[in-house]
Amino acid sequence: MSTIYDVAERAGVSAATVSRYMNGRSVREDAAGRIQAAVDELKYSPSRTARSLRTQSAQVIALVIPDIENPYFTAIARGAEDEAREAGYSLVLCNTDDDAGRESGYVDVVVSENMAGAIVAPATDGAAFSALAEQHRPLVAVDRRLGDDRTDSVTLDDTGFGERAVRELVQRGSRRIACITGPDRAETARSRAEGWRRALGDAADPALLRWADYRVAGGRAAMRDLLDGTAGEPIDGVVVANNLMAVGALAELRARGLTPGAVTVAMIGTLPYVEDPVEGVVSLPLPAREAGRTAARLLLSRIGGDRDAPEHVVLGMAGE
Amino acid sequence: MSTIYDVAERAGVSAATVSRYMNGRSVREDAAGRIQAAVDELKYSPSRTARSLRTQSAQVIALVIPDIENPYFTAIARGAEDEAREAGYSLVLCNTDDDAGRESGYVDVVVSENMAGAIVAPATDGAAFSALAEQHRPLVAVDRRLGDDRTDSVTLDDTGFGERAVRELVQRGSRRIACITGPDRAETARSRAEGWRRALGDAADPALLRWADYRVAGGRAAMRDLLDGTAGEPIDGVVVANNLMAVGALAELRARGLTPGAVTVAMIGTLPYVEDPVEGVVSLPLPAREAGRTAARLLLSRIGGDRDAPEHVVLGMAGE
DNA sequence: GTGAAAGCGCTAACAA
DNA sequence: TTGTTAGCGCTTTCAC
Repeated sequence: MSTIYDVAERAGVSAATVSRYMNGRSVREDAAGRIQAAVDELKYSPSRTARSLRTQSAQVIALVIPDIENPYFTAIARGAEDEAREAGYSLVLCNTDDDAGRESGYVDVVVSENMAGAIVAPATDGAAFSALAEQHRPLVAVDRRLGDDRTDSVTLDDTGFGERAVRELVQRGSRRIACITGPDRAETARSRAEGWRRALGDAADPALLRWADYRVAGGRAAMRDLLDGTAGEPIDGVVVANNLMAVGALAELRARGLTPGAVTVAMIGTLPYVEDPVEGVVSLPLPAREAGRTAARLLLSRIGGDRDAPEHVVLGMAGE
Repeated sequence: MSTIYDVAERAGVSAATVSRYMNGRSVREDAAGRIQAAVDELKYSPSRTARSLRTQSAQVIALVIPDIENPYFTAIARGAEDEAREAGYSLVLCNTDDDAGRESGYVDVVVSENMAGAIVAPATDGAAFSALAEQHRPLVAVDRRLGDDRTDSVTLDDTGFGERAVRELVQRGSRRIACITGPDRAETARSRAEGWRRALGDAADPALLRWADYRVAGGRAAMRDLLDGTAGEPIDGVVVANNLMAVGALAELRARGLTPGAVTVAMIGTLPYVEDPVEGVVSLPLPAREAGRTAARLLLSRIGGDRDAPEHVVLGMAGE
């Protein structure tokens, strides 16, 4: 690998001038030409490592998410990577499995790699990330907000999605509508359930609400429980708060041989890789890739020095 | 942030001794105690950036894949991340969309970030990666081999999976068995089709082979074509070479209202998030996470200085 | 607009 | 085993 000194020597200027040229500051025209020629001949590519050591900031951002195998987070990753790459940044993948210990492990890495910032979907309270705030390292929360309101966030209109799901069911003739949501420690789960409650008003029967775990098996168990009549009068519609639980809930319905639509399912999110409409299922697609993109854009603007007040972006349904 | 000098001063030793201690080399016991105390008090965490500049190698590896939104690659990513993290390495996500330009862009980043190595699923010929080999930077191919046989690789027994798929169909009574495989520029697609051909022997009718694109829409179009009788006598079984095309193929079967099993589908891979068996569908799960783990392990051993002959690991069905 | 020189935080060679 | 010293490749004052 050639260094900045090799280029400088070849172009007959000092390393400082090459550095200025590479960073887009003005340089005499003839010198610029010679430098560019030297860069081409030597295939010079500046050492990002040396630059980070000097500037105390790498062109790298961390993406800290609970589970890369969940297509919702994958879509966020995709959006964030697109935006980062376009800005010349790399994205480091940090999978936490909702484990607080892993979260703080990654925080250490962010600091010691001099990463420019992080996009995080905090596991529960996200306490680990306060360390980043202390270091004045830009941080954007995605999907869930941090307790701290001074951290920028990009979330979805969870309550709105919950309400919308109920309206779709009502429109399709459902009368007794249940709700399967995520763990109550997750803000998104609480808000989606709140949307269900709000849209139904007095008709919202607390006996029809199930707190599950955002996973396939949990969704299935909750559906089983609802169908087993522990909820009084049989249900004919259910709001399911995420994609994985919907897969589980539908599996349970199928396993019981219920005709599609006997219990209509309104799910927040989409069935992975199912592109055609499925009978008896209403999907409310989430703008996950857009959320990833937005979070990255916001983070990059903070990295660029934007000192405006904290922003809390809330994304609603696509196309609205 | 505190530096190695802060720790050294506090512990009453030189920076070199702290460095040695941090890297697990032997240090006098009393000094070790004082250093550890200083580390704790100052919350010292060594600068990975400075270390990489000095050693010319960062504890970072790149994962270059075509599409993070494909659950097959996601599972590879998951396996690789697990292994990397356990070894103290971070994983940078590089999404290429099968674009050679992006591939070489990432190669530049790998070099200029001083990354320790890369795991790549090359788009087509993977020519971009020869630059890494020249730099003596460890490289492991996953899913598909590089043209160059001197690059370590972790692939699947694609031919075996193709043969196995046919055997499963025959066992279930299929007689006229078609095959929908990926693009012919992909080695995996060719090998899986070869497995189909080999298992059927003389019964393999070339008119029943479709080269598609490994995507949902392509799988659906191929299935439509096969059903529309362009293939002579009607088929009653089909080998589908990956998960996404199987989703498309099944959608087409459903759309036509064919009873499940009229055409039995043997797919290589699994339907995303479908855990129960689906009537008329046989799945051959791929050890994708295992492939990611193995690739990372192999890469890390090369990074660690292993100079043995190139390894070409081929993974078969899980549990065999 | 340009060059000399210092320094980011670490590790490795060397001498003690 | 330990400390001294030099240097990884870059950016950034500060003089000119």
